[in-house]
Amino acid sequence: MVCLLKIRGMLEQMSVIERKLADFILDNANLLRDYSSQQLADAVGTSQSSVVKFCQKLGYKGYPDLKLAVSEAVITASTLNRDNQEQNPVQSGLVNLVEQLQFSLTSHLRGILEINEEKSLLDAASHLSQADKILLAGYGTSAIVAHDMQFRLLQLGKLALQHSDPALTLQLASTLSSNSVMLLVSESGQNSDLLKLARYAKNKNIPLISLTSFKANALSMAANTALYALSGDENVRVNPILVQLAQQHLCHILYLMLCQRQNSDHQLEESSKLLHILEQP
Amino acid sequence: MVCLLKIRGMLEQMSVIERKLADFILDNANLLRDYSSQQLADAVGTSQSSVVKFCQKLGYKGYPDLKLAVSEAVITASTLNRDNQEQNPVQSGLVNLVEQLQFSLTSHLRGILEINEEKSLLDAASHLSQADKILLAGYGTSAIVAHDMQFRLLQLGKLALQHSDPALTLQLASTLSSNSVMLLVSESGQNSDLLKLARYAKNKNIPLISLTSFKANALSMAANTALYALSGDENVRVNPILVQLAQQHLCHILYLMLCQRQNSDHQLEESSKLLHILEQP
DNA sequence: CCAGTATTGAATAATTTATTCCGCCTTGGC
DNA sequence: GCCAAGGCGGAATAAATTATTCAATACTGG
Repeated sequence: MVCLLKIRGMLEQMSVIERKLADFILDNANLLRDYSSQQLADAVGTSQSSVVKFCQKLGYKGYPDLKLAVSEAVITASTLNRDNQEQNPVQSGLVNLVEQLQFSLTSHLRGILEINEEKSLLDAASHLSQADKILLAGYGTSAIVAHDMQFRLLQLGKLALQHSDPALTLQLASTLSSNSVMLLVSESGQNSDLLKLARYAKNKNIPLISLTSFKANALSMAANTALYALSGDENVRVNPILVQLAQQHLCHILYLMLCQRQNSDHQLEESSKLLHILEQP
Repeated sequence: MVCLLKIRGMLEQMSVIERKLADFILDNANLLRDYSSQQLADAVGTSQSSVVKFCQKLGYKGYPDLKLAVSEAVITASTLNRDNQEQNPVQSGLVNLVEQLQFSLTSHLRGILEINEEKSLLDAASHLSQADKILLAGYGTSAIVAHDMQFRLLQLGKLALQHSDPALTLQLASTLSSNSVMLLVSESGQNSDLLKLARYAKNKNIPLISLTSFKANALSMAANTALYALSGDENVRVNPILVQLAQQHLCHILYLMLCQRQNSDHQLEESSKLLHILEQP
């Protein structure tokens, strides 16, 4: 950063060739990465030795030294810009797609702590950690989330139930007691099967945690602890993905909170040993 | 940023000397600036040529290339840290946990485009888009990824098969032709059930796409198109989560690429209408 | 106009990086 | 257990990049 300013500052007191070099470097700072001193000389129309002398005159040890300084400047500048400017309009299709997706995702994830009170997360974690059984449910995209969370909970040694069949899930629910917990995941918060489960939970006094999009919905109203993931990307294809990932991310946060509570490194080691065995041919 | 993650992710499969080099670089990333390949070799106690070979093995053109990448990593990291630390000096455990997780995740996701050549992604997308059937498989954490991707592909109207039972999956595989595609997901790339599937695919000439961690592994060797997700967070509890999310993210990118190809907004609308129906009580 | 100085580039030296080649070790097959 | 194949590491060497020297030229102030 300082480097480019320094060059700019000395522009006036430079000779013709030096100035050409300086201009070229300022204009193509981001490309300098790929130039050797000779190439730079050719590009500007001067000799390689002049390039080196130019560098030394500016106070650098030699050409690589200047090059590195310029690269650093470019990178800090672009890092800062990336955060500040939010978006870069023109890029190759694929890169663009990926950047866009990552940007949206990052904002969605950042939002998690804003729309969920810390207390809700702590509540949810303590419910889960005290539960003798945990019933997970979610259909459609949310099934992935429920499934994922089931896996994590099982890893922690928690008894976690989940099934993709709503009828069977109700059967499973009938085995719960008030020491158990239900964790219901739904984008809309209106899925009828989940609402049935919620009613059942209320009747049997089973603590209910909901994980839905951040908007008023029946499921979160019925829940003892309501957790939310941001929704609302305008793109119909992207939005479901973001919501799902945000939900998963929230689950992962809960999982890590549980890890901190029960110091379960032992179990994890065990389970990774198991995985190792599975990978033997 | 990604550069150091990449190195960390490959630590396991390195030889003694390579590992010494990697450790030294990771420990002294900020000092590498001032090392020539020879000096680095001396510092680690190896030969200059080994240093160069190490760089090339990691995918860099040569030593200066690696050096620059490391410098970039150091600078972006320090710039980001500066920003983060300015914003949040001391925090509660929870906020800290979340920030940490998001930061790691972001780096992992950013890395996707760096460790996967654009060509691989395009290849994978065109394989998937041309396939008459797609068999997905993954066990353990990767099952979630496979399951997720199945859901997306079905939404696009692609015939996507997946089952959690390895034996049944083999049965499913027997229904594939050379117009089909297999997409196998595995963190390690060594799962024996998946390798069986891979062998089968090879015999029947079925195109094979692998999605594994970024390190040499049997599965990606066997694949026609090898896709990678970064691995290598030091925390044993966090790493599996990051790998899984990176894998899912990569799948989502593929999904969006497919969306762009077949302009399938129509189908998506249909399917969201369906979802709406499901949510009527 | 001239002496003195600064600037430039060709040639060359020095340094750094990349490649080649060879010996060593491991691995897998017989 | 032995041999071939292949990967790994290092010494030597080749190639490249960078730095210096030196001579020619241009410019400046007197």
